[in-house]
Amino acid sequence: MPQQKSVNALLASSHLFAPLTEDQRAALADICHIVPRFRGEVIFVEGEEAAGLHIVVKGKVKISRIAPDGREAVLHVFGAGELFGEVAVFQGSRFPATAECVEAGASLFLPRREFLLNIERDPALAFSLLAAMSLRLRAFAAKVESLTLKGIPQRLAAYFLLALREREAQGGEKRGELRLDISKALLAGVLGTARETLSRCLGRMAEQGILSVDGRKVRILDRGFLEDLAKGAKNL
Amino acid sequence: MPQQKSVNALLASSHLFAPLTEDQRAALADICHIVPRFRGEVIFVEGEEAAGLHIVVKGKVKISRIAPDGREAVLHVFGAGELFGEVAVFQGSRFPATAECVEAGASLFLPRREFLLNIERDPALAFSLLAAMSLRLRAFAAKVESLTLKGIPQRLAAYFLLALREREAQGGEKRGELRLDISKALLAGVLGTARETLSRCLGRMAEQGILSVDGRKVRILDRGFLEDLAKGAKNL
DNA sequence: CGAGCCGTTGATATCACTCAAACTACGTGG
DNA sequence: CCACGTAGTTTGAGTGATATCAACGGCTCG
Repeated sequence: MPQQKSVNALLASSHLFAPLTEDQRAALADICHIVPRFRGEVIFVEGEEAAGLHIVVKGKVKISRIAPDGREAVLHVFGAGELFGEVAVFQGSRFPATAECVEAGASLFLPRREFLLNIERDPALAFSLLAAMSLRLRAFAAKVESLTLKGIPQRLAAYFLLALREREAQGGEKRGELRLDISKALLAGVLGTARETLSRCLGRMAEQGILSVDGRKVRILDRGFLEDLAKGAKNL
Repeated sequence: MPQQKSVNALLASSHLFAPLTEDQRAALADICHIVPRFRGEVIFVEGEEAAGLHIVVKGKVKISRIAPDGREAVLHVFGAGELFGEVAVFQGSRFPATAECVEAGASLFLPRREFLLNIERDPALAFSLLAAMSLRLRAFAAKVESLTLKGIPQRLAAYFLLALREREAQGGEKRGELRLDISKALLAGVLGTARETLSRCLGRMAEQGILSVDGRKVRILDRGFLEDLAKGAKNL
């Protein structure tokens, strides 16, 4: 299998499997396939029987729940290195949500049975998964909190601040400059609101000199204000 | 240790540890303490360093996040057999939320280090935990969905239907009759709304003959209507 | 008996959703 | 080169659900 070597490298680059030994990763690489994904592709739908779990290699995947009337609640947007569809592997066997590719790329697929065998053999893998799911639970807790007691401007401010901190940690972009990695429509979904509301909110922020927007480029002009907003100390 | 035998029995009654062997449970029982809890007691607060995890033995525990202005978002309410505070054991070491006893009882405490050793030794325990956390993630997904795209009456209807199904599964109460196991104030918190709104919503439902309320006793008169409501097919 | 928690009801204001429409940028194919 | 469709975005206007403030009565527990 000529591609297995690169799969092994992909696994190593995901912090999920970084703590494993070379041999352990090789064992995983043996059981997984790489699948190209195009934009708009539905990877699985809520209620479907789960054959295994997935890891994003490149591109972005949206996880959401869709109501009978068509409106959707975005649960996550995952990028390279993140796993999804794992819940059904450990509990219930059916996916609790729908996964759709929103930016073309590729993903790895790990079949359920073989993956479970690997966990059984290897406590380090189990710990990695427990940590990954704990992180997911933290993210959900934050999301429920913000949906329950924060308004849209506050959620948006929190989103920008988080994005800024991430960029700074990776020494990325210029100071105060920020490139959105998802469309505004999707961002609205992530914040749990409608496109129109997000648009208006950005408009008001620009009006007040907190930031300026040009397409996907956002320049933060008054970070302190954003921080006060996120805390609830100020309002628009 | 005279109480260890009963601790072992408690562990066995929690479905988390039911799949373990007697010996495996005995190993856990050796490392854990039982702690009485009184109503209103704060078990841990958000941001606190986590020394281990907890399991409800009796009573109820509310897990919530509290904003600087004092308003709170209820994440869960746990009853006997459920574990909490586990996230910090596997990731980050600090609690992501606050735990408060809302109904007097008792809980088990398992110290972090010893618990991790048990997982390492024992794949079945790891699987139990992965399943438990998967279940938690499912619950969160449902919560985010309902907060994002459902109104209060719909959330309330969904809550009643879920409670009814649980009671029926355990062959409990009379047909259509339901005893709330938490106060209405707390229920409002669980639904992500204010006490007043819940009160009004119940009032309207009673007005329309969907149900009748007497203290904590709720009699469901028109289950079909509730189901339509939860689906979004009808409205109040 | 007083304090605190719980529950209800009323009045008010506002935030955000919905519907509707137009505008940009982009590529395609005629 | 231009008409066309599509995706993304913005703006406007109206509306409704829900939070908030305020006041009250009942209950339990110390």
